[in-house]
Amino acid sequence: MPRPRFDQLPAPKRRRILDAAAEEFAQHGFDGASYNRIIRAAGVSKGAMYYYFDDKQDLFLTTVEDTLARGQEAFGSLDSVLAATDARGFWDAMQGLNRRAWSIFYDDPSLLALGKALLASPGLTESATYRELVARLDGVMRELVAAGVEVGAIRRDLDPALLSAVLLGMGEALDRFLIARVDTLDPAALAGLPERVLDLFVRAAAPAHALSSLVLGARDEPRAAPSDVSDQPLADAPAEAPAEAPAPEE
Amino acid sequence: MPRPRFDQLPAPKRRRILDAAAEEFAQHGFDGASYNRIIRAAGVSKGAMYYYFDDKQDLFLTTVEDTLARGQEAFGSLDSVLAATDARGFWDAMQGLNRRAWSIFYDDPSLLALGKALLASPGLTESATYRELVARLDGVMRELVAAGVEVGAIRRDLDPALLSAVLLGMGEALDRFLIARVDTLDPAALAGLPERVLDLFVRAAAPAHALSSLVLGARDEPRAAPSDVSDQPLADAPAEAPAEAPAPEE
DNA sequence: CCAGGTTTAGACCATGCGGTCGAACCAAAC
DNA sequence: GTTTGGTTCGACCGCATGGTCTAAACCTGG
Repeated sequence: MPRPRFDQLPAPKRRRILDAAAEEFAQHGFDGASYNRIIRAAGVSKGAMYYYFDDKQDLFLTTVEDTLARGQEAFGSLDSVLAATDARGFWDAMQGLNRRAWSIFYDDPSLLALGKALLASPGLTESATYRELVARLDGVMRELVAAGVEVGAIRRDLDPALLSAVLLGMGEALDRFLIARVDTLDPAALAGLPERVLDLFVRAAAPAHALSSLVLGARDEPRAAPSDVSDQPLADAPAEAPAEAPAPEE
Repeated sequence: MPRPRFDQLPAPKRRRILDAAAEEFAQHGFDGASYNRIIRAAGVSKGAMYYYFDDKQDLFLTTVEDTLARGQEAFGSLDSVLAATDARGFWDAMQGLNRRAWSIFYDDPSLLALGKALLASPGLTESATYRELVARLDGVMRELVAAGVEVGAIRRDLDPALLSAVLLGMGEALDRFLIARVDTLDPAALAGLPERVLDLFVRAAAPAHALSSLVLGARDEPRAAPSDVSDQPLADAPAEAPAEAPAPEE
């Protein structure tokens, strides 16, 4: 933890330091980040920094903690999801969370990058602060899953930890994908995206018997008409290849 | 690319160098890896190394290329999947691929780690070798997706690139999860795992109308009996918490 | 106005990095 | 026997790193 002196610093200076650190750590990860660069960017002397923080790790964890706290504040509570009484309501509420989360990450991508840096630094796992942070995130996830299970929105046939891991992985992949192409994607496609993204989560997480009632465009009749309204490709990809595979003959 | 002299080295020495490099790069990523450590581990002098390779990046790309080639050889062809004529057959064949891939990664985790190191090194994206490697992997993925779409095993309503990204993300998360717990998991649960894992891929990738016929245990009737045979938790997770949430009242 | 603790500054340290370079080695050619 | 040229070696270079330390600047109570 930071020396108590740091907390007594004038707020703007504290912010300058934490912001510089957040950017550096988010960009390069813990190992790759340069303490010297942070010091330069923050406009503080080395002596002062080592007067505030024990070492690089101390600064890093303080930065993560601060960023997380700010993100959490922006995020608000999970009540809407926890209050759901049926599967549909649960996923609708999750959609809301999803939107909120997305806009937060969009506003401040360093939050996500910092989280990744935290998880990717094996040397830090011993630190108490680290454990506490991870436990907090894990607790949130468990709470959500438990609530979903209770209302039949989430399958019980998978280890919740595995399910969490998979959902996080999907989310990360989606984030990467979208961040990489947010400027090149058709705005219209972008608008319909949250529904489709959530649909992916539902597909992975819902109980098998509830899939047909929760998944977009799923019918009880196994073979629907080949051209469905919702079967429009998302982006420009189909412009290349669709001619050669007109319709499955089966 | 490596100086041609490297290829003329006696095979065992070449192997020693590439193995040392693969381990170091897999463990620390490109930036984190130490050329000096590799040199020490390989038992070669620095001068010799710089006689074989232009620089660190040259060694890295050569290592990746070599490892990938060896992995590809072990992996074999995609014919079984490309030859499928219906959705079920496609996914059955994918199951086979999945098993093969898993056993390869299990035997030699450095392959996966090297791939990650490659993707995580933004500075290398300009290199021609890098582009070629990525293009090769991307081509394989496109081929598979195209085949799946043709037989109705893969949805068309999502940009294939996005779908690939999500599936890769899921796979990565699963790998991480399993690698982390492979020793603590119940062997019985482990045995049934490939089916469940593939089921996750099917859920994400199949067309909506085919879900009920492809997903494990999906019924057309939305509300099945609460205790289904396949509704057994996968691992030890329930041993901790089940007492406080005995049964959903629904 | 000064004493004495608190805070700041930045030169300095050891270490490790990727990369260079001139010398040594050695087998084949003359 | 000497020269040549491909190969190997490791000391060395400049640089950046995380971290230390001393001396000056600053502030505040007496």
